[in-house]
Amino acid sequence: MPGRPPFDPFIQGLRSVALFQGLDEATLRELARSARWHEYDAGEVVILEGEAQPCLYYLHYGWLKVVKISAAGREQTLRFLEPGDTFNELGVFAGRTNPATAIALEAAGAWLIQREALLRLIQRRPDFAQHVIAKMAERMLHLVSLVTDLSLRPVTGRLARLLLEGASENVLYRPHWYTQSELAARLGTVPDVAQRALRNLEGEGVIAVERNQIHILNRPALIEIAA
Amino acid sequence: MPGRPPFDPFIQGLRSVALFQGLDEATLRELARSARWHEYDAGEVVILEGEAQPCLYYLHYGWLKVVKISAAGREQTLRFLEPGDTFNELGVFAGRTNPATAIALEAAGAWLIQREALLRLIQRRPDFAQHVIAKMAERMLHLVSLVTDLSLRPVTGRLARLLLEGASENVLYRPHWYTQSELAARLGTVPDVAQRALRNLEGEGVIAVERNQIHILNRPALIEIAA
DNA sequence: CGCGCTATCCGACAAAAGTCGTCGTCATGC
DNA sequence: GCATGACGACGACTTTTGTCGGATAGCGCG
Repeated sequence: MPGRPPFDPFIQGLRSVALFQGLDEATLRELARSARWHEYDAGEVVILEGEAQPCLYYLHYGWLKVVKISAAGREQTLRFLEPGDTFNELGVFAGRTNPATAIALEAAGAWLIQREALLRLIQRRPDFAQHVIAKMAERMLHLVSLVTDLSLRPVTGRLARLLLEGASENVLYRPHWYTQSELAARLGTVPDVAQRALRNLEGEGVIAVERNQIHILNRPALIEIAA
Repeated sequence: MPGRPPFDPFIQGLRSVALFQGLDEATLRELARSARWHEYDAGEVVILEGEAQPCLYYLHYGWLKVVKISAAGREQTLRFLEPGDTFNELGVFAGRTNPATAIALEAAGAWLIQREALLRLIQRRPDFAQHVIAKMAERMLHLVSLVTDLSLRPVTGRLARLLLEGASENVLYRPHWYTQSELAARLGTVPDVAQRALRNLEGEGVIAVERNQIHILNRPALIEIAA
């Protein structure tokens, strides 16, 4: 597991984040100075639902998932976080407790940027506020599409959409942690049903399921199913 | 159907909207001056999904629903809008096309506030930007809870939550337009199933269904079912 | 007052989603 | 190389959700 990375790459990283576009070097340095470094083991809880965390997380390495967990123990994944993503905007900019739990899917490291520095930025830089708003808008669009999926599409249709969205070059790579359970949680169902959906698509020759990847064989058919 | 209301009540109304709290009289007047008035019949489409509408809507009278419609014709209601609500924040502040369709449930009238005036406000007033962010945060929380409901709760559980949330004094009033179809669309299911859920709860003596209202008879039991 | 419309209601059926038990297999660590 | 534990596969079953046909009742409108 890597230790705390040096500052400069961190600042370079910040620059590439949509949220911080257009900010000058000095401002970025100031943000970076206020940040603390934290690492997590696979499976570790990063933020617990209901917690009031006053930091913006900038994920430096590793993957996380953001989930809701029901009393019965079922999980609904809201989104995955990859290196370079930020999260906990709600806690920082709106002063809300986090509505979901974030869990490390593998060993991960993140910078925690202090709330005060960011709020000052909103006060001083209207264009930064605009970026924050744009970011939240993006997140809302995603949530709306998730709602539509869950409500109006059968499991197989959701799977088809996930494949179309997640695949590059007609292949969806599945990292170590991307088990059928995780897939099911993303689709809003249970592992067994997710597997059935996979076999259905495979049986119709639309996809080919291998160990660590899923191939799209017939994209038009998949689009048809996703519609 | 009322005609265009005079300005002053409009400005008073704006003052009471969370979004515009703390703005001085002159600024509100400026906003109001840029606004156009529009009326809609029951059933009329106010905003169509995918449309790029550059106005913020301030609903003055009447109720609207915000819905997604599937290819198969099924509807999922994202939220209801009552007088005093604003909508299309996404179109105005993030420059996105609206992700859902808004339809008038009854005759309605709204002020359309020009985008430019609002964007200027964001540039000039950091605290206004904060309010916008807070508003969107609220919306996101609602969407997250909707996702959780759809994914992790059975229809009866969702109905129980809806009743608990919507009832005042243990009574949920149902206006003319609040048919079982609308209830079903809100719950993310079809009218028949919504009705079954109602009868289930009624059969267990938890609620009493009357013509225009639903009474909560046993709140603890309802909370139990909603859990 | 009667007509027709729409919402509601109901029972039976079909399909989708979820559950359970079991067994094979693969990666990992010892 | 072997034991172990987690993941994946599969079939049978239950529950929930969705569909269909048709009966009934309230409401607005002429």
